[in-house]
Amino acid sequence: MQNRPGRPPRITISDVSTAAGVSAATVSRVLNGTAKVDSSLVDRVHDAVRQLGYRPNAAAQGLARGEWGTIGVLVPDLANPYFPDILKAVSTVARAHGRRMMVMESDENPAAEHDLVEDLMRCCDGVLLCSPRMDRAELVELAGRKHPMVLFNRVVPGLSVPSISVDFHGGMTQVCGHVAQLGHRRAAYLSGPSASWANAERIRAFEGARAFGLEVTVVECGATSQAGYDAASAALDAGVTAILSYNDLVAFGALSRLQELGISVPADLSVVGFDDLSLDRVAHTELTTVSVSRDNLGRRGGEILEELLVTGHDADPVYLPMTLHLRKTTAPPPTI
Amino acid sequence: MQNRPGRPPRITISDVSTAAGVSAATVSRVLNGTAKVDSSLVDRVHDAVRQLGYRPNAAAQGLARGEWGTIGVLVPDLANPYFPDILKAVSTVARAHGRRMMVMESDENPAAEHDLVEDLMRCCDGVLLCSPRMDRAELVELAGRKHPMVLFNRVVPGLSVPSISVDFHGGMTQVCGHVAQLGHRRAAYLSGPSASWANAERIRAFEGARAFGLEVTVVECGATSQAGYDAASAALDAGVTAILSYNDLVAFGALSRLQELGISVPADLSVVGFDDLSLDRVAHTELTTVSVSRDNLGRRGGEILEELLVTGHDADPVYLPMTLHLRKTTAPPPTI
DNA sequence: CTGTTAGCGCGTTCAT
DNA sequence: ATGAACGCGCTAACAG
Repeated sequence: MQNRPGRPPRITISDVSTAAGVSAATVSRVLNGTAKVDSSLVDRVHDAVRQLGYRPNAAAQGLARGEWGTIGVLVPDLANPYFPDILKAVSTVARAHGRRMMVMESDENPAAEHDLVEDLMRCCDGVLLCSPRMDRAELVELAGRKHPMVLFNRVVPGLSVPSISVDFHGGMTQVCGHVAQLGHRRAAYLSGPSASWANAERIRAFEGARAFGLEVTVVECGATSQAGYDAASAALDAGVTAILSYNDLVAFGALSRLQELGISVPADLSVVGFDDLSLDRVAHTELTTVSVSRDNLGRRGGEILEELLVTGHDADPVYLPMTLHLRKTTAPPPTI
Repeated sequence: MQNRPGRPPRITISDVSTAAGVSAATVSRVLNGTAKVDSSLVDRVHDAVRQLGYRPNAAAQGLARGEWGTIGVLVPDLANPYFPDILKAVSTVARAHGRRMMVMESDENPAAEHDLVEDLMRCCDGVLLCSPRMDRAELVELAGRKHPMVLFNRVVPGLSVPSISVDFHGGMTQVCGHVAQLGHRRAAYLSGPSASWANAERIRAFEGARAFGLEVTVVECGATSQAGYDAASAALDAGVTAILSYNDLVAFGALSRLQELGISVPADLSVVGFDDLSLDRVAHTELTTVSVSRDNLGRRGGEILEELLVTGHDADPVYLPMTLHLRKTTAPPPTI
């Protein structure tokens, strides 16, 4: 942008126009294909562009066009293994539509989210809010700004904002059904981040699980394998025959602890994961879990946002069903 | 930006100025603290801002200031577990300096990198190139644009661009030393992405390893646990007593295969990882590996870029030493 | 088909 | 201390 000492002078569109002996408008037209231009001029422009190494200034373009060519993504934690696949998919979709991707993280601090989203709105055409932890009121307030926005893995009843979410409730219900069918009556749930809607949805499934004759005790845990490791014995204390987990990481952590305790899985105890983080090769343990393709999830999220940006039309809320993967960490409870 | 149908009218600085009964210049001064303003006017401005819900347009600010307030990061693969920690650290540093973070990925396609970097330069104050796969010539060409740029995990001899890299060569040398000292004479290396400088540096260490009396055979593999699993038997065919890996994922994948083959580690065979991806809790296997804090690495990378942006001064190249973690997958070779 | 003109929204002189 | 005027770099509407 403006010339700063020690940096090469910015080459602008007018530099190109004078070098090519045409008007700036013509340069713009050639570069954007906005209108037909005499081929001789086209060549001269291209030559000038090449020789000067001209690149249009994105801020100026944005200002003039009223579009930044950028989407913003907010995630609670960049280090959470759930999001890389999502970001990758969103990035791919964005790029396919000529858009860049700005990324921000709240570091699991709900209070930080509002300002971050506000900032994203100042510099992005649309915003994708992944698993936002902020409360409903804040979300409603942000939605009220009418800035293109898509909710990802967070459903807010009564808020008409395009959204895409995994059916966590249904997924956990499948898990409960599976475990109950095996004959388990009491299970523990290693709970994830307290502000997480996704976690709340999983927990909500336990009400319905009573109908299967399964009683689930919620144990505070977290989202990492270390948390799962640490919380495993507390879960055991609840006197259960099965452990359900917030995610696969937690489950593997718990498995690690159980092994140390000499408890054999699934003979003595059943363990179920969540999300299918594809760590089986690493853990060489085939974990029973439930999942949905994160690639597909991220891609569709990006597409919904893109559609919103282009047509201005809110796509219908998407609710993706999870698939149960029966593997080798669940079995009937030990017969006493 | 410009009003588009179906969206609320953009509130600009002049809306605020008329509402507050002051000039736009005053609003700007109040918001940026650029100059002293009468406190009564300050209040009126703040009130107007709040009531109108005014947010400065980032593109306009960028254009006027000659700064975007944004840094760009390019990574080869967003799904590679090495980068989340890096991105998180870089994002934190950027935010601490009031900058946003734009992220792009080349999807391990070296040919795509050049255009992506060019695009980043059009909209970012500075660029961080993580493990770029492009060839030296392209890198030199990009550096020639004098756009603030930092190289991360890629050293280009003769190119004076600020850089921060892990001493992969030294790390692998430590690995070789450790293995040789245990008495191993022949090892296999499960090789990573061919275009990766980081991989090349690891391989380069094998020349020096001959001095320890260790002969290392390079086996094509990849960067995932699946690749490690698949390549494990090929490594075995080389008739070795130890397997060295491109990263921990590969090592765990290989371990998984070895277990299937009934080969016990470290009694029959030693296995060494790389990077310490902290998967031990998941794999409940204490992998001998070598590493450097990715958090620190990312943070310093961000700081080097920040310093470059602020002072314009190239920081000296940083070369971070790796630390060897002796755990439980290495032991002397079996006595015949 | 092409050049001229007028903004896009903001920061920053320069006068006052 | 404050306002008016100009420019950042580019696109779009308007003439010709």
